[in-house]
Amino acid sequence: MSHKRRSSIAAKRQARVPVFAALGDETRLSLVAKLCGGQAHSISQLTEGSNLTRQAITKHLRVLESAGMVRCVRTGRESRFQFDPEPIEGIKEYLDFVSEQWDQALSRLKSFVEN
Amino acid sequence: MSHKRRSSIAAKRQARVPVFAALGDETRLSLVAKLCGGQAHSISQLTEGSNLTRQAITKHLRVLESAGMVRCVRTGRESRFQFDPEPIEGIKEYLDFVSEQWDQALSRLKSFVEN
DNA sequence: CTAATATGCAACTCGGAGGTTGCGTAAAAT
DNA sequence: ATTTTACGCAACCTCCGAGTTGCATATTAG
Repeated sequence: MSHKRRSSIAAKRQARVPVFAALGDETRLSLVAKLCGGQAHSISQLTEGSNLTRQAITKHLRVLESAGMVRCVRTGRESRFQFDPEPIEGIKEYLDFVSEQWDQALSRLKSFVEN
Repeated sequence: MSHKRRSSIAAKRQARVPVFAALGDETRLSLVAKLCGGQAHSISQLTEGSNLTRQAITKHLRVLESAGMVRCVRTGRESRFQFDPEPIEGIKEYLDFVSEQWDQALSRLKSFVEN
């Protein structure tokens, strides 16, 4: 049982890796910052202001899409990307787990010193 | 003022990038999982169980150290690494900002639909 | 003192990430 | 109908990240 829970946590951890990796890039992080405002944007709109090529932005968007953080809907001649909050909620959950582990460790240390 | 706040957010975002990048790797994520338990570990201890070389683990630890997520204290012939929660708190703050933006967008959409 | 342990440093390989350019195509504008 | 706009696809380049190996050094054990 304990073993089963351990591997489940490991599996969850593995699932978080692409999300963290997707956020580990300045360009993609700013794309997320724009898209989380709620409005969907086309590739051209997202390229505007960035000193990168449209193709570069497209690749970054595909990375975000693979991580599930963004969805693409093609309408007419333009494909608009919209934010999806689920993966970020997932990694927040994981980070809370890490923080909790750390806090419990501090508590154990404190009670050890006091006794 | 609004411009000042914008650039401040951009600066904060840039500071978070190395932390996200550090977490965007399965090996490093499992190292964090071990170290956040509170106990400091030597490089050999952290290598044990991993099918990687000690040097590989060392490099990963240096990446985590550069991101400020871990600190190295050399004692005798071994260098022990201990967890530092500050950067993770930082990115949690950033992710909360993103979620808040998204929630506000949903609220605006909802009130728009209702009226 | 000698052997074993724990680590650091440097060179090297290899694959993939980030980025560009060129070209082809569908859709919208004029 | 023609031009412009918004894309997608593919080839290519460059550089860095991940990992290994080999060797040198300091510390601890016997």
